[in-house]
Amino acid sequence: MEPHPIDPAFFEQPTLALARALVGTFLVHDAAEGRTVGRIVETEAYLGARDPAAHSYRGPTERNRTMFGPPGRMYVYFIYGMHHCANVVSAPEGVGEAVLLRALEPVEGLELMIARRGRADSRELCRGPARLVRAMGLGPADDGAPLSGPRLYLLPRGALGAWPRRPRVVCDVRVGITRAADLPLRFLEKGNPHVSRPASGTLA
DNA sequence: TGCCTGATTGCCT
DNA sequence: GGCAATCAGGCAA
Repeated sequence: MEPHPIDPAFFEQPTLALARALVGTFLVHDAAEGRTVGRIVETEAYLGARDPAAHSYRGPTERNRTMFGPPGRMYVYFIYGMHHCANVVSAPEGVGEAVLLRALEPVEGLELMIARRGRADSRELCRGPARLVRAMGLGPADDGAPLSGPRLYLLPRGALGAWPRRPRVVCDVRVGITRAADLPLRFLEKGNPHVSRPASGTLA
């Protein structure tokens, strides 16, 4: 039988709680070319006006307006002149907070992911925020898309039986930023080989 | 208007 | 481990 998508109220919890709760859930994308599913194993919280590293730190702009919209939507942005990264928007409308998806464990549609990425190593398929966007067939057109839609949605922890309903989630510093780089806002599944970088070990 | 930097990746040494 | 690719947003002039 078909697993049920996550309840939309899931996205209404505070950003830090959401960043942790997203680890172990499944991202599903039914594209024209086929279906891909990835289990979220690494996230980062971006705390808006409280967080100098967040795109929304200085208020709404054309680029970041999705971050200030209602929670549960996808915020996709363009970076380094060539890459796109995907976030789950959190916090009420008007508050610019979001959770960056940093790594997935490939679950379904591996062949399609390999074709999109041009690489066959399953460990590398979704290891990194820009890589997972490509593997899942996402892009700028998905900016603002609800994550409870018919073709793009999440399945809750435990929806697919092969993975634990209560994953061991640890906390660490964020990756690739220069401002507020010491804040423990990265969440990852302990010991999972698909994360972009293992935990430093000094935080729990 | 011009310069610099960035929530990255992949290729080269 | 180092660095180029490649461009839009942000800030200085």
